[in-house]
Amino acid sequence: MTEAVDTERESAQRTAILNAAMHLFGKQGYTGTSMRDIANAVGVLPGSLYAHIQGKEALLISIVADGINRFLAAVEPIADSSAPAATRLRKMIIAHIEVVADNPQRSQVVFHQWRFLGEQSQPQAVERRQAYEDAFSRVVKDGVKNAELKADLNQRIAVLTLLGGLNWSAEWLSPDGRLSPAQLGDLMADSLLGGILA
Amino acid sequence: MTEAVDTERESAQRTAILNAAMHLFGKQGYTGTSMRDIANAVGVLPGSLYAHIQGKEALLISIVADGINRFLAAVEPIADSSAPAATRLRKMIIAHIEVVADNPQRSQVVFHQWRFLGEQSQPQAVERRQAYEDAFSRVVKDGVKNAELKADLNQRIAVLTLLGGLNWSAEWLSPDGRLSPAQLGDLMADSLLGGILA
DNA sequence: CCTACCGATCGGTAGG
DNA sequence: CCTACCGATCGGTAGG
Repeated sequence: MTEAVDTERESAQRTAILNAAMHLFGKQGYTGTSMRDIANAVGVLPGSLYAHIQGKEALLISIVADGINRFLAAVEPIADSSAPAATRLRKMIIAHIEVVADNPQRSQVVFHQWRFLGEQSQPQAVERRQAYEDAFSRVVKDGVKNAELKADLNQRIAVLTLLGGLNWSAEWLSPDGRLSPAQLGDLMADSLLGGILA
Repeated sequence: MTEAVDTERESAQRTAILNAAMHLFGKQGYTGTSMRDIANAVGVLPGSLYAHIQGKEALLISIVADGINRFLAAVEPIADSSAPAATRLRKMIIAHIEVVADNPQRSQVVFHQWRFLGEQSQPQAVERRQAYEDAFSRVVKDGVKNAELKADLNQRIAVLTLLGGLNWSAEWLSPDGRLSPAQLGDLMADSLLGGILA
C-alpha cells in the first residue's frame, strides 16, 4: 500500500510539473521559462523538481511528443476511413480544432517550441509532424483523383495553407468562447473547403 | 567630411546589428538569443554593441515596429483602393506573401516575438497588428455587402483563418524556391478565395 | 522535498 | 571598439 501511494503521489507531482511546464512553455517559450518559474508554479523549491524529472529538456520532449500524438490520434483514423474526401477533410478540420481548443498552450508548444529539442529528439518530432501533414496530403490527393476537389489545385500549397489556417487558431482561440470548438471547426471548414467567394 | 563618414559608419554598424538580431531572434527567439550571440554574428565583442544601441529590448522594438510597418505599407493601400473586394483580397494576399518572402525571419519576429516587448511598447505593436487585421476585415465586409463574397460567412472566423494561412507561410516559405512569392500568393489566393472543392 | 551550493552565462557598464 | 568587470540568474547537484 505505501509503495502504491508513493508511486501515485510521485506520478501526480510529475503530472503537475508537466502541466506547469506546458503552460509556461506555451506562454513564455522554452528559453523564456526557467526551472525556477516551473518550481514556483508547482509550489516547490527549484532543486526539488529533479526528484521527479530528468531535466528541462526532458520536459519539452514529453510535452511535444504527447502533443503530436494527440493530433495524430484524432485525425489519422479519419484520414484513413472510407468516407468521401470532402467529408473526411471537414471531420479532420473539426478534430484538429478540438485538439487545439482542448489546450491552446500545449498546441503552441507543439507548433513552436520543437525547435529547441536537442539533436536526438528533434528528428523524431519533425517526422511525426510530417506524418500529420501527410495525412492531409493523402486525403487531398484522393479528392483530386475522384474529382471531389479541384483538378488544377497545387496540392502542396493547398495543404500548407489549410494547415496554417488551422494551426494559427492557437493564437486566437479561447477555450471558453461562445462557439464550441466543433462549431468553430465547422465554420473554418466552410471557408477552407468552399472558399469565401459567392 | 569626417563627421559624415563617422555617422555613416555608425549607421551601417547599427544596421548590421539590427540585421543580426533579426535573424537570430527569428531563428532562436528573443529569449533564446544572447547579446553575445549578436556580437559574434557582427564580429565584435559583446560590450561594444552598446556604443550603437540602447539595449536588447530596443533591438526588438525596432525590428517589430519596422516589420509591422512593411506589412501595413504593402497591404493598406490595396485595401483602401476602389477595385472589387475579390480583386483587392487577391492583391492583398500576394502583397502579404511578398513581404513574408522578402525576409521570413523578420516575419517570424513580427508574428511571435512581440510577446516579449515590455509594457510600454507592446500595446502599440498589438494596435498596429490589429489595424492590419482590420484592413482585411473591411474588405471582407465590403465583399459581403455587395454580394461578391458569401452572405452566410462568419466574417471574423474567415478573416482569422485566412490570415493564419498567410502568416504560417513564414514557417515553410523559402525565399529561393522555384515559385516566385507572387506566384505563391496567387496560388494561396486560389485556395483561400475559391476554396478547394470542385 | 529542503538546504546549500556549483560553475556558467546573462544583460549591461566604467574607463580608456 | 576593447579590457575588465558587475550583480543577477541560469540549469543542475550533493547530502540529508
